[in-house]
Amino acid sequence: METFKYRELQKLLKSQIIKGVYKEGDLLPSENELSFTHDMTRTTVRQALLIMEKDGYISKKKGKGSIVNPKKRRLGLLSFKGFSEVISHIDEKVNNQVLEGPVYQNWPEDFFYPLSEAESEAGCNFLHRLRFINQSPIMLEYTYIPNIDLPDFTKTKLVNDSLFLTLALNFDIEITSMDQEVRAIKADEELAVHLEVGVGEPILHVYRKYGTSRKEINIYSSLFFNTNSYAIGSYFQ
Amino acid sequence: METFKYRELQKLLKSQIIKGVYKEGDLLPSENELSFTHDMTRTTVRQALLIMEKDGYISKKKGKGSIVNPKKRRLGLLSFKGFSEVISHIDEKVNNQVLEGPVYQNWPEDFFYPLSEAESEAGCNFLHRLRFINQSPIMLEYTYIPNIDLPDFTKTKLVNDSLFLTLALNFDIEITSMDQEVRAIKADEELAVHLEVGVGEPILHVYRKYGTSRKEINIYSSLFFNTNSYAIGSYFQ
DNA sequence: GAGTGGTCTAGACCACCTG
DNA sequence: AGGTGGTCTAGACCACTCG
Repeated sequence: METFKYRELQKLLKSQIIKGVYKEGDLLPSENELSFTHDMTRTTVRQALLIMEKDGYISKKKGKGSIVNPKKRRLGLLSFKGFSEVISHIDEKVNNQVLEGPVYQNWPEDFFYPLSEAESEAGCNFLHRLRFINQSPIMLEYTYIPNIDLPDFTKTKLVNDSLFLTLALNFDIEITSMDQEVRAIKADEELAVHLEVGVGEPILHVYRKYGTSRKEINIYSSLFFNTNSYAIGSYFQ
Repeated sequence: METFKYRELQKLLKSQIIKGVYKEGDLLPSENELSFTHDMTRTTVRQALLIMEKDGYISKKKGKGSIVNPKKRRLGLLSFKGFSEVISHIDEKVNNQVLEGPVYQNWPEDFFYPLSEAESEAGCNFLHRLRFINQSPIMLEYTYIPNIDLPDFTKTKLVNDSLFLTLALNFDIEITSMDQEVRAIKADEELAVHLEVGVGEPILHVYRKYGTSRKEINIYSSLFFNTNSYAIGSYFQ
C-alpha cells in the first residue's frame, strides 16, 4: 500500500490524539520539532498537519501552534466520516442494533445509484442497522458493499461496531470521498416503528456513495434520521 | 488585503474557468508551465491548484494533468457556497424574490446562534428571500449580517442577485468557513404558502453560520428547502 | 520517451503570539 | 526576543499517462 512519510506521520498523530497522548486544547509539537524528531522536512510535516486539520483533529494558529480540537458535541453526520467514528466524539451513549446481515445477496432492483458492471456482477454484502443515542433510535441505515475481493466478509465481526474501521483494519480499504443527496420525507410505517415517530412525521433521508482507496469498490448507504432530538451538523473550511 | 502569489493565481484560474477560457474537460496548463509563465515555483502553483481542487473546479490526475470539472447537475447546497454561485452551474432557470429587506434592524430575540458582544451591539442587516428553480419555489431564506463597518449596505444593489458576490466585490469580504445544522421539520402555514406545499409536509431546515475574512463578522442564515423536486447534494474528499 | 502530477529535500523571510 | 506557523524558492526523484 501507500507508504509516504507524510501519511505515516499523519496516522501516528491521529492515533496519538485518539489514544489521549495529546488531549483537547493541547499543542502538538511544533513543525520544526516534528521535522527534526521524524527526520523529514517541514514541508512534509506540514503535509501531514494539513490532513489532520482537514479531518478536524487540529486547528493551526499562526504564532501559536497546532491545537488539538475539542470533541464534537453534536452529530457531524453530513460530513465525511461514519456514524461510529463521529459519534465516538460525543458524550452520549451509543448503541447499535443489527436488524439484518451482514449477508451476501443480489443488488436491489432500481438501486439508488448507478452501478458499474463489475459491481453489478459481484453482488453485494448487505447490512441493515439501527443506531441509538441514549437509548433513542436516531438513524436507520441500509448499507451495500459490492462483493469484490472481500473474502469471508459476511463472517467478519465488526471492529468496535464500526464498518469503516473494520474495512480499514481487515481489508485495507480506506474511505477517500463521499457524495450524498439529502431530502426531507414523511415517515412510512416501517420508519415510524424503527425511529419511534408517528407515521407522516418528517424524517431526514440521505443517499450516500463512498469512494474508497480501492477504486473498483464504492460503498452505498441509504440513511434515515430522526432529527427531533439531535440535529445533523457539519463544518467546512 | 491578503496578496499572496498562490491566491492571485488561484483567483485568475477560477475566473478563467468561469469565463470559459477553460471549459469542462479541458486541461489547465501543466504545473511546470504555470510556474514558468507566472514566475513562481511549482510548490506555489500546487498551492493554488489545491484550492481549485478543494473548491471543486478541477480534478488532478497523475500523469495526465488538471482537468476542469463538469458543471454540477444538482444543488450542492450543503457544501460551501451560496445559492446563486452553486445554482449558476445548473441548467435550470433560477429566480429570486426579495420578500423583505435589505433592512437594518435589531437582532431577533432568542437568535439561533449565540452572538458576540460586538455583533449584538451592531444590530443586523436583514434579508428575506425566496428562491425559485424553473418557477418552483425551492428555498426560503432568512439572512442576518451584523452591521459592522458596512456603510450603506442596505442601499447596495446585489451583484448578480448574489449576496456573497456583493460582499466580495463591494466590501472585500470573503466566506472562509461554514457551520450548519440540518433537520427535517413540518411545514407551518407560512412555509406552506411560500414553498407551495401542504401544511405538515416535510421540509428540510438548515441553520447556517458563515465565517468571513473579517474575523469580527459572521453571516447567519436560516434556510427552508422544498426537496420534493430537487435533492440537496454535497461532495467531499 | 517525453510530459505529467505526487512526494520530498534544504533552505529562506515574514507576521504573529507569548513570556 | 525567541518560537510559531504561513509563504516561497530551487531544486530532485518517482509513478503514471499517452503517443
